Amino acid sequence: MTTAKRDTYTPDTLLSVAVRVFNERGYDGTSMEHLSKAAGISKSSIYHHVAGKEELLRRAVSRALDGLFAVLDEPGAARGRAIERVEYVTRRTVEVLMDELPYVTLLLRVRGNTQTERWALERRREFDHRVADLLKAAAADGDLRTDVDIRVATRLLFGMVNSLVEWYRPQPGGDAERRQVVDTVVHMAFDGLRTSH
Amino acid sequence: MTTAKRDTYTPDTLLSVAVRVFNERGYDGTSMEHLSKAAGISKSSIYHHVAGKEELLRRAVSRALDGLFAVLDEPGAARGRAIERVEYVTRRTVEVLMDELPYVTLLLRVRGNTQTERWALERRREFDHRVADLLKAAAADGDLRTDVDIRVATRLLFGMVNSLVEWYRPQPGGDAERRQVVDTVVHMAFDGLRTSH
DNA sequence: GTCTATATTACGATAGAC
DNA sequence: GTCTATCGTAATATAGAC
Repeated sequence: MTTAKRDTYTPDTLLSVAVRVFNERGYDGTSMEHLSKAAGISKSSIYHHVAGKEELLRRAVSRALDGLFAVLDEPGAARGRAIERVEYVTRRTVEVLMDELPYVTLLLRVRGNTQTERWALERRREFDHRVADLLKAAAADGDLRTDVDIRVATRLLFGMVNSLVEWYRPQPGGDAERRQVVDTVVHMAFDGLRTSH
Repeated sequence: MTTAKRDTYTPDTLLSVAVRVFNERGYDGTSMEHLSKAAGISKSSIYHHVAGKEELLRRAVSRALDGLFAVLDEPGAARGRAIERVEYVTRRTVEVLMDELPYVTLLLRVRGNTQTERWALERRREFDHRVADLLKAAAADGDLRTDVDIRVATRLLFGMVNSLVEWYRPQPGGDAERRQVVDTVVHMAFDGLRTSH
């Protein structure tokens, strides 16, 4: 269709290389020299494709945020009982994390040192807030335990889901493993680790 | 007893300032200039107290690791049924996270760019491995659900616990809140979010 | 589109005075 | 114990040739 060969870089193909290095070394720990070595072109060539290091970060976290917010607009997030919507969003968020793993990983590690980073943090808070509202609705329906603080539980649910970026690595043809990880997250979050009694 | 006044710095008091800045800006995003501004002394004065930036990191992650490993040597981690030992270690780990919050926060964000960081990552893996063994024993006792992968569950348990550093902030005199957070973590991990059925 | 060469600034660390 | 001044290096980014 467009370009099948990959002899030269586009902003997007360069981005995939940069994000990998950012995740290995941290954004601040990555120099343009590191990127140029990883991409196999000179530092100045990188500036032909993108305006600089921060644009690479902006493109990466935008992609991650777009994927996450799209989940909230899916029918499953808007229909049915609140507890079912929470479960749906949890499941789909895990899937987006897996599909866009390096981009979401970078998003979750942003500190707030630059304008781009602060914007990313703000949008993340917005996403978190919308999921927290869903959990509140489920609690109001009486579908969540009453002996846990709902704000704390929301944080822990996010913490558990987001921790995937620290250890999940997609396997070629590992569709079964992938499904199992999604199931385990949802199961553990809503039913716990302990044997049912 | 020793020094009640705090007009001059010791390595430890300087460390507490440095760790705060490291956690705000990230270790790589923090310059000696940032540290000197935050401490209210010049860059060169910092070198009177510590050998350099990396020594501050080493002292900080050492403190965090010492606290975490000490939990594994407590009687509650060695006695009783495996599921009870897992629950005990989970509870105590959360408490150490809270007690040594800035130090553990820094530990959990280490990337591996320097020798010190790689050493910290290795010791973290060692701690994770020892808790994973406890979970395996609990599974062998039949005290964990059989429909979740035990390796995945271990990772998720860690992810949930470690996520505390991203949002928990100790309140002055907030002992009740603190206890509640510990309880919620243990409750959610082992019994889940959903209303008991 | 990629390169070499370089401008400019920021960084970690040291020297030496007080 | 703290300071000012500075060294050497590495950082982001640009200029201009091919």
